Amino acid sequence: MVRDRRAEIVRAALELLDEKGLEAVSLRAVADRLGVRMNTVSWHVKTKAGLRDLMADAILAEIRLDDLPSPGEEAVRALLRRYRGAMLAHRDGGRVVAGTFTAEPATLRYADRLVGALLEGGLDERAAGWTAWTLIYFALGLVQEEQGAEREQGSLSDRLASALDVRAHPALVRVFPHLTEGSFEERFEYGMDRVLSSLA
Amino acid sequence: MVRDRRAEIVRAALELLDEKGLEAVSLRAVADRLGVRMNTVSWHVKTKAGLRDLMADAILAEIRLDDLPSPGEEAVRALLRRYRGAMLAHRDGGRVVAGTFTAEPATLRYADRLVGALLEGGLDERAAGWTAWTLIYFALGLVQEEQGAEREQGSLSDRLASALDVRAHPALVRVFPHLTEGSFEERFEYGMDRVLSSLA
DNA sequence: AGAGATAGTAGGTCACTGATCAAGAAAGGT
DNA sequence: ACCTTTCTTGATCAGTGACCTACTATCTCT
Repeated sequence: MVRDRRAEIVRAALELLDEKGLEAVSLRAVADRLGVRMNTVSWHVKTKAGLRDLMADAILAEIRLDDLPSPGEEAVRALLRRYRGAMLAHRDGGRVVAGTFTAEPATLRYADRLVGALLEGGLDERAAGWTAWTLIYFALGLVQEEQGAEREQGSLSDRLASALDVRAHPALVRVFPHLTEGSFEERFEYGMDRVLSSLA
Repeated sequence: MVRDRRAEIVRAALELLDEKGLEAVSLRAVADRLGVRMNTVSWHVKTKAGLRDLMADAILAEIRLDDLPSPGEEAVRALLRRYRGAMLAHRDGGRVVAGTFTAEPATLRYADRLVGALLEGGLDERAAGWTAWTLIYFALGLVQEEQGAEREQGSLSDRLASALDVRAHPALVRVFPHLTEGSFEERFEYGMDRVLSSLA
């Protein structure tokens, strides 16, 4: 069974990801974890980029698409929260999903639901499509910042704190206190509001 | 002069980037271009990630910060257009800038102006900070999609076209015609509108 | 002027990466 | 039983970034 083996490889890759981070996910490391040679992994996923696509799709496949609230806009919000949650559930999940928008099944299924909810909210096709990707890019960026803050020393706010100069960056200094690490969820809701507020 | 040499290295790296893309920018390749050994490059930029940070900062340093329109919101729009333009001016510019939000001078200077324009537009500190990064993440994502479409075969819409199924993805199929490659600038303006429309 | 610290460059090595070619083993269909 | 397709392995390749060491300028201080 091709698909079984491939799924097994992706699962092993995700375990590795959660344990040691994205840099530790090499074809050899995945092979070792399965007690197999690298070429076997290579054969199934064809290329390293292919493995990353499959990993991203697997992460998105964990998103539940049922039990969505009924008004279109609320469904959109719920879908985006689950999107963020799925990425946060895996170490470096944001980086894995970002950049690799792939035509894999789970990715397409999710995107279809998101766009569908926007259409249901009364947007026309063009607005629904463009809004969907606006929201997705925002979510991807914010999650990556959040996970970048966790990983290694020196979160965004840490680095800012030591480099900011009141004379050179007066505005940044004023805003800085609101970019703390604890406010990601609030910022996420805020961003969604900004994009969606002019919907109906 | 340490800074001169370092700047020279970054300049060479950017030339390499424009000619052959991000993957071709290795410490060795940069060294070769300067007729020097890799260790020399390593010594100046300390690490590969350090070089990428400097490259990102150099790209952002090309953004002009003067001649901004006067009402706060229009200044924000202009700044974002220039942000996008600076990244588009370099092959894989989006990928270089993304992920590496660094505390380098040009990055900080730009962020300060953007936040400043939002404050000037009447937002309080919290809203200005959160809105600024909402806009930045959106711009980063869209530029990366645009440049990903250029690079290699298989743009987002191409891959979508071959994988979409009308029964499985009815909403995506409806929206698909509006995700063509020619509409990035429009989509960019649209996204900005969505975020900024509820400003004043 | 001389001694010594520091900045800069180079040599050489290291472990590791992903890709590739060729050759087997296993499984299935006819 | 044979042959084709699927799967696995061996071996090799060019390339990567990090590191330690050593050499050479250049500048500083007395």
